[in-house]
Amino acid sequence: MKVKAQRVNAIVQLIENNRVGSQDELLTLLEQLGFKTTQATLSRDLKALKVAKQPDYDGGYVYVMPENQVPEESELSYGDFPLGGILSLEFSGNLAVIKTRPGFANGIASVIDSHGPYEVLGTIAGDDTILLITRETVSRTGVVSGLSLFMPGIRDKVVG
Amino acid sequence: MKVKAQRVNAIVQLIENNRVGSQDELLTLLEQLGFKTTQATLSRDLKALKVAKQPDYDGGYVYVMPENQVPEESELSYGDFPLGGILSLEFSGNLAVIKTRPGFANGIASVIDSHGPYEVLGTIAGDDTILLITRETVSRTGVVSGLSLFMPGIRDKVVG
DNA sequence: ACTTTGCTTGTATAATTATTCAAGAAAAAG
DNA sequence: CTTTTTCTTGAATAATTATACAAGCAAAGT
Repeated sequence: MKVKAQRVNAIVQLIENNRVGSQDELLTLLEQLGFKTTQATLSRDLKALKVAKQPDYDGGYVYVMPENQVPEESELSYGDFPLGGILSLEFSGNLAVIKTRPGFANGIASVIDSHGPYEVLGTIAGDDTILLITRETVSRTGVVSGLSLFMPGIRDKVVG
Repeated sequence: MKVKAQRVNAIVQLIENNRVGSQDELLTLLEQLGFKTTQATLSRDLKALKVAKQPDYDGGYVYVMPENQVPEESELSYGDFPLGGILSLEFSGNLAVIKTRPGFANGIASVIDSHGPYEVLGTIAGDDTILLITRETVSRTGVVSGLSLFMPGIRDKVVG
């Protein structure tokens, strides 16, 4: 019976590509792909896959694959944009701290400055840290969206 | 109320050092440390801390801290810590400013970075000033406590 | 003083997730 | 082929976790 294998495969894809926040949500997504099952089975599948449920930065929850728990070095892309230099993005109040690889902070900060996204008032860069002052009226998801316009993949760097 | 800050600190320690598998379990551990609270509060604390619940190898579940930790060179001994370079530590909102003697800022900031205390999101250093961005959920005394773990005497530098 | 505002918390409950139980299906053994 | 064992699953339920609500409290303003 390879139904299970296919379903498990689909679950992995769905969790990696969408922001799945509950098992019922996952259940619906699977139905749209033609898998019909129950929440009980999903609970078992998720346990077998070691998928963790983590609080999201926007106030909800997300299921995350175990290897996504640790920022993956393998996906460093030094192509268009030196996103590989970015290790994490974390918020505190109306500030955001971007951790970079040593020496990257100034370069990345100047890229942000040159694009001047509305949500960002300004940046200050050290050697491996960028401090980002956000506009008072914008949300955190708004800031991330603004950055992602020219920093594709930045969402994956958001911590917590 | 610094009860919350202390409790949150304790939660972090407990989760990092023990194999906590449920909120009730955590509740018991906290009671043994003298904290009396309820499951509801723990749920909120864990959400704020972005602690994830992950299936464990042994068939159970564990709570895990978000993995934004720096590799552990934290065992380095800074026995002769250049505390003399520090002139003052002062808070403003969720920021702290450390004034140092000229030229000391970068060195001291990198020491803080290498220890990566939980309470501190990141630092940016100039020549004689370090800006320290603190985590939203921690108190000022919590920050000072976190720093004093490897910067004995820092308390004496706190202004106000 | 008195409000007001915002934060923290507990109770009770809702929502979600895990597991028990039984049953059906496939593989393995006889 | 028949029996036995192992897997997988759904339904029901247990267990766990999240949240609505209200109360308590402190800081800040009037």
